[in-house]
Amino acid sequence: MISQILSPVHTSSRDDAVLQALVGFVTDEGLVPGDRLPTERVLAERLKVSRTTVREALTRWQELGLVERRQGSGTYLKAAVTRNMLHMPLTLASGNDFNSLMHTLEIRRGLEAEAAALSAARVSDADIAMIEQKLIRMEEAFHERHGMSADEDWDFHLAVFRTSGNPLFEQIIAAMYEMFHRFWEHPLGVRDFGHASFPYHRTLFNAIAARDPIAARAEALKLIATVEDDLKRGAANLKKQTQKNRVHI
Amino acid sequence: MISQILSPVHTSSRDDAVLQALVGFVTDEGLVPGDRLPTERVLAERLKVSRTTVREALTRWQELGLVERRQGSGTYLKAAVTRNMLHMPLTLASGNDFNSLMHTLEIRRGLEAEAAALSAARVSDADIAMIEQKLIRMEEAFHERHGMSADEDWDFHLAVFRTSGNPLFEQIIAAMYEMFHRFWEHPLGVRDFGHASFPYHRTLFNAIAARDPIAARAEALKLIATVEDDLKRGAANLKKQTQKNRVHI
DNA sequence: TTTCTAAATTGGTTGGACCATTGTGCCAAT
DNA sequence: ATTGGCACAATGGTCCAACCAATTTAGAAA
Repeated sequence: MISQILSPVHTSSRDDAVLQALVGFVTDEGLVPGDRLPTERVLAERLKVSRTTVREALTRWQELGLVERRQGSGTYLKAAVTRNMLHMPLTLASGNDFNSLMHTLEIRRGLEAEAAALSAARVSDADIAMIEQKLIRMEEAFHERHGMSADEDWDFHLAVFRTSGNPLFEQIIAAMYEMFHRFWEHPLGVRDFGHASFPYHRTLFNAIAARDPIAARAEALKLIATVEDDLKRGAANLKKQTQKNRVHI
Repeated sequence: MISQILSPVHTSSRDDAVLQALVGFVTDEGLVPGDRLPTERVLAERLKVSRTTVREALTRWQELGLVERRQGSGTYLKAAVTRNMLHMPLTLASGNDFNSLMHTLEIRRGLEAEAAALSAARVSDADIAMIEQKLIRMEEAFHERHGMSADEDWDFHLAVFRTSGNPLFEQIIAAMYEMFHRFWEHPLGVRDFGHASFPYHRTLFNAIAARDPIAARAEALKLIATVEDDLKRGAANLKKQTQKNRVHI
């Protein structure tokens, strides 16, 4: 079961070395998410370090969501593990207040504009057809439901990111998007949130289809600006309500 | 020194409870980034848990970048800690090839431009003085060593990000920066990497000090452009060397 | 006052023990 | 033969008591 791959660690920062050895083990053994890792006690023995050190290393992986521990059962791989992984822990103060949501939008403004410009510079004809298909589905959903549909909207944006040729955009913006939407059924009480952004989806597509990076960046910025306006409107509403209810405090 | 705020934990998942108690301690005590936390041994005694459990909890905070441990010295707060923090650790697969480094620069281009613009719109007079101090130290290091000094350079950029009013910039760009520097002693064999970016640090500062967001964005873009040029130059060098050495393969 | 050195402090690691939860397989009852 | 329950083994979680290694501090020496 345990091959000879696990060799004693030697260098500094024991638990770093343990993680490095674990990466080697996981990749060489071809483990995939869901598979079980060796026991803590086994790892400790194989790596010639104490169980405490192994536990510290696994705790770090657990915090990064790479691994899940179940008492009495074992430790299970939760995500793909490769060498040269880059860890980027994002911490936001209290995800649902106005400032935090605004912060995610500021990140999106910088990244979506850049992604749109890169996409316009790099799309293939097939990419353009694919993006237009997503756009049409979004527009259909909009007219059926008389409002923005989060899923179709996200599919469209995702298509743009993926044609940017840089996978980092998708992963980072996806995290921002999730933070933003985790708390938005009706974020800050604003109904038909994102309604104003609708027309800019087509203008953005047109700029990309025309392979015009400058125009694409401009349209992406306009789109984000409408979302920011919605958010500010929501914050104003919230403030008004708070003032109205102040007597209860 | 240690007030009565730390009370014994009781409920399930000990280290979760420890972290919760620590949040209370940090907020009640008004600790800010840079401040030192109580000793592990003290925390263990106050919280009525073993030092092992305290260490496991601190390890998790460390992995999230909230805390930094220095052997022989202590554990220091590295970021603002509040109740209701939202953590979203991202792990990205990355390589040390030309494309991966270029990808990090594309992210930095979008974010550094945005951060510079926001900083120019929001800096206080004290912030400006602080940034200028970092700039001067960087320039001194440059002239002493006849080349860019990574640490002082990073300090300057960090100061800009922190005055943007959005902590996410620092968190994301720090990850990009780490990935970029993980492989760059002399990245791709290019000596005096970043040399060309030197003058744009002062022009960027001037734009921020003038509170001119548009100019700040432009200068930040110029700065990144020089780094991209260096990287492309390095890739060309590498290709040439590979061709020259092809006979050995 | 400055500089060097020894001791105290603090995080890092170890080994061993025990607890709590889960999984497994045997055995008995049906 | 099937099912249900139970005892036991395996595994992660916690604790303790040391000792190691890096750092800081305080005091001695110059």
